[in-house]
Amino acid sequence: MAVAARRERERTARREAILDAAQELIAEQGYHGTRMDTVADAAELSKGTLYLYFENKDALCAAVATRLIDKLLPILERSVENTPTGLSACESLLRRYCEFTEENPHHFRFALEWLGTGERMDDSTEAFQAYRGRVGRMLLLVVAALERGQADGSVRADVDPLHQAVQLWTSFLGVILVALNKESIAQRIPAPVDLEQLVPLHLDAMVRALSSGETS
Amino acid sequence: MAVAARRERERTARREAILDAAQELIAEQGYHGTRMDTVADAAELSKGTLYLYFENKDALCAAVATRLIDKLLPILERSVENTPTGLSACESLLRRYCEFTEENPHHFRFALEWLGTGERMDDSTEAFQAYRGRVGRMLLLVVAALERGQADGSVRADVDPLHQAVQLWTSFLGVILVALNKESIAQRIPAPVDLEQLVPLHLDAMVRALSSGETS
DNA sequence: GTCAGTGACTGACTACGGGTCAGTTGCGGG
DNA sequence: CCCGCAACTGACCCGTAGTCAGTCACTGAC
Repeated sequence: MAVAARRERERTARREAILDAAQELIAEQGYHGTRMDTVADAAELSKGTLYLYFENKDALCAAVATRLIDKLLPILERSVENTPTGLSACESLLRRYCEFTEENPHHFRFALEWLGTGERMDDSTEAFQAYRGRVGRMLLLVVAALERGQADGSVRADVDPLHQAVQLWTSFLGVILVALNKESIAQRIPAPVDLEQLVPLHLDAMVRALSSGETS
Repeated sequence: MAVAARRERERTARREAILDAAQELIAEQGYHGTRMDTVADAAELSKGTLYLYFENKDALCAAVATRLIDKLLPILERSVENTPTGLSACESLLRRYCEFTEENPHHFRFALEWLGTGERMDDSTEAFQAYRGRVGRMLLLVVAALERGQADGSVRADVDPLHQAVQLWTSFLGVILVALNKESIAQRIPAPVDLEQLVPLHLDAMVRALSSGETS
């Protein structure tokens, strides 16, 4: 049946169209600012139809996030090529990740919300399984960089690569969060702070903490 | 007018009673799980009355958070006394803060939500002004510890205390967030991770990054 | 003693947004 | 030509934050 194949194609095309509409709206108005009615309008569908393609709003957003990470992963993979040491590879990964979050702040906020409030987000859906897998792959890139660093002597030998990778990753979460809201947060601090420096400062601190001290 | 004075006392007492009810419910069910109707029930008032004492739900929660921080601040201040060096004072502050968030996880989640999503939380209320002030005071404790560390030689001389304090503080946000959700997050990582280690690991990394290298 | 004024309080109501489902449409195969 | 099926629709439901016209109890002036 050629019909079934065409139907299948049309179905995935429609799914992509919904994701396009949702992605644009989320980029403009954020996760919470985005209404399912608005997504439906933008995709020229009725709200009910959205729920034929995605279990709920969270699943739709997870699918958007997954698509975005799929663009990021090859960038990260490429960024570790041609790095002189494992430590610099690690630094490069984290720097690229920060750049990505600056370009896609709402995606990052979504990820954070998922982490922070597992209770109230329904992450049992298939869309979230896919998302988790991507996050795991990003983490493993950092683990690999740390292992390489230990092999070439640029990273302290006494750290456990996996646990240190988790520490690295999570420590960036808060830093990025604040950097994304620098305008409003700067006003809330009782002293003049240049939050533009925050990410580089943290990156520097982490490199110091990981470095074996040897100049390769 | 003695009447006015009594009215004033009764008003603040009622306000405290509402805060007591809200605090308990938030501790049990979290910020989002807590309903204004439920708070009203627990305080033996009608919902409308809550809005005579607090502008909105966010303001009520900010007031709860402020009361909690007011308990934390003296603990932090005491914790730096009798520390041998500025660096260890700094470490002590951060450790106490982590302990506090473990005892009051929902308070921390609320703070994070406020930071992360300034847009959708109404933080123009008086309750938030007070909250901001407290957060600022906590930050200044870290700044002071870093300055002390530079004076006694335990902290690198080339860091700017204020900016480094912000970096320290924010780097802990993500780490604590993940540590608070360790059970559910551990399952999402494609490798066996002991998230119990996360906070100590991060603390260790930060101390390494700040240390002047001198053993005092 | 009475009664108008005042502040505290009430709860039915609105607004809004996520999610549902009975019904419609239109294509394809028999 | 018509049946079946999949895609789609939009009116509807429900939970929850926030509102407001009305009630009640106390106070202090006369």
